[in-house]
Amino acid sequence: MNFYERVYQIARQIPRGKVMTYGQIAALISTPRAARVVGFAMRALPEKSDVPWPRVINSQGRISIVNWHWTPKDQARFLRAEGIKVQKRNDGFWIDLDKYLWVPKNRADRAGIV
DNA sequence: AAGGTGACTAACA
DNA sequence: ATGTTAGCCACCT
Repeated sequence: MNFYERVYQIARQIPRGKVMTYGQIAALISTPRAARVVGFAMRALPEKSDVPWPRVINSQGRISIVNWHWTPKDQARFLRAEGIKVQKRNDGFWIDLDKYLWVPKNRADRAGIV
């Protein structure tokens, strides 16, 4: 199974109403430095996918999507539909990570990210 | 096979 | 505090 597949696998485990960051997922798979690759994997996703990609955001809790299928607005709508409070700040959208960040505890990810 | 490319990050200025 | 710079690493040419 390649890197992308593992990214998708983890992304699929994010519960409804929760989010994860790129770096977090990268750290879970291999190195915390591979955050960009996680983003790359998301970008490679087909328009129609069972992967809840909108639940993946950057470390600042903001939506930073550059995709021609979907816009940040679409992502914000998706998250709000799950009950997540997405606040608009000027140009971008912002989410309270303290509240919505999902930290898997059933795995070896341990080392307190919180 | 080598170099370029990012839905990222953390460190600097 | 906000804007820039430089590492990062799997994938594509």
